[in-house]
Amino acid sequence: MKTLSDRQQRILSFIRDFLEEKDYPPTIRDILKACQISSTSVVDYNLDVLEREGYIRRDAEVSRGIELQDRRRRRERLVPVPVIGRIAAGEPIPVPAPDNWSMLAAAEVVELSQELTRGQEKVYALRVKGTSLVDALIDDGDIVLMQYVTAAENGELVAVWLKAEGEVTLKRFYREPGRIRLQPANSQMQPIYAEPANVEVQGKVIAVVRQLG
Amino acid sequence: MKTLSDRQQRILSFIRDFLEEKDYPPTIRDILKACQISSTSVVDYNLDVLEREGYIRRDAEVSRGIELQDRRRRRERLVPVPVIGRIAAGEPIPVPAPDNWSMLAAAEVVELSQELTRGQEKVYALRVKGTSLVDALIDDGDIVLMQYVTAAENGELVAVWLKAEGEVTLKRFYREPGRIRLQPANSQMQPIYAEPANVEVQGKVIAVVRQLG
DNA sequence: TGCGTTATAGAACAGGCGTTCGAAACATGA
DNA sequence: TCATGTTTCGAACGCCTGTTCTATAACGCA
Repeated sequence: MKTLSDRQQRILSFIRDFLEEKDYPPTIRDILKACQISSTSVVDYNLDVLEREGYIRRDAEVSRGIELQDRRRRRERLVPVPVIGRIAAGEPIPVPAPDNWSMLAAAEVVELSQELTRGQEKVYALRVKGTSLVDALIDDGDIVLMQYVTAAENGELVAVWLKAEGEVTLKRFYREPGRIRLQPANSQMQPIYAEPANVEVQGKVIAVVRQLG
Repeated sequence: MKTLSDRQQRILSFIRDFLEEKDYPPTIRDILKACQISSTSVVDYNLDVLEREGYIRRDAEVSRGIELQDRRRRRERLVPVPVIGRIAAGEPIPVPAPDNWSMLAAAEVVELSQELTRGQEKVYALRVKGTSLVDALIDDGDIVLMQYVTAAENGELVAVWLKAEGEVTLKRFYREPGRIRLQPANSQMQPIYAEPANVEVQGKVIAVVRQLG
């Protein structure tokens, strides 16, 4: 990647500013005026250089057919995550049905990088209420990122739906002979034992986010 | 906000898909072909409706002058945060100089919503090494979001630079008569006492992010 | 039935816009 | 100094593109 000329850098940053303001790319003549160039062919020439050097991508014969490469890369790393409610001991989670996943209406949406969600699909978020998870280093008010799964490995922190009781809690999951042990992360609380038929896994915790004052 | 007609919804989602793929808006005739409309005036008509209803914004007499409103809102809520290194007891943090903030080259960048960073400027991130912060509910491997500040309130979790020792640690900050107490979050560790002249605050923790296996 | 509103359609206009070509200025290096 | 490649310039071509005008239904409402 060669070093850009002064004029090329000005063009590049103008395109960036233009996109920031308008959300669509400038025309060649927009660039011409902004960078005080006297001919469209000069702009065309320098845009070709910028494309050859990998800074932009051009679509031939298309008005405003300019795309910033780093902008595209950044956009592709982002995932919108719906925050769909709160969780606390004894309160049900309104877990979305897995079918209408894309169109769910969440009051809050957090955009996170794919590094955080590990590129997983079916990710949602819950706000934790109470200190029942302090031993899992999860505090009151934390946001837990959940992935929708229906099966869990031993020791994983999962949201489980207890059918008979009609409630959902966040516990560590252990499959034992003839029963399932749901271990609270808080050591002062007792484990819950449940029959396998009564337990429905609704998701596992894949990340924790906390904001401090 | 009235309910959109079938055709208007198709137009809206086509614009969205087009932007997703190309990163610049479609022309009226692009929409015409994609939505099987037989006249440009019909597209124009429906775009006007979409603008009146607040879904898009149009720039008059400008090719591809269409902007999705939610796209703009989303973009403005995002902030790129550089992950600039690791922190552990006895290791220095490479805190960036506050002057060349915008142009720093970080190995890793996390994009976060402004809700997370609280819209603050000068935010960076550190990866935590070791369990010295377990009592602050911060685990080994967690990412702490830091805001660059040079002064701290009592009790805040801050990164401090000990000039004489030439090292940086993450501790709770307490100003005491004639000295500063740096309290480890881990209760098994002893506090450090330092002279005020020897202490330089380099940032405070504003959020914690953890990924689980 | 008549009337205003909404939605669709076709066509044409005028300026927008990317492209191309010839020429010249400029820098680089043998 | 000459040759070569880079960069700039002005102008013109021709398709692209938003706009506008007129016409035609479809629909609700009185």
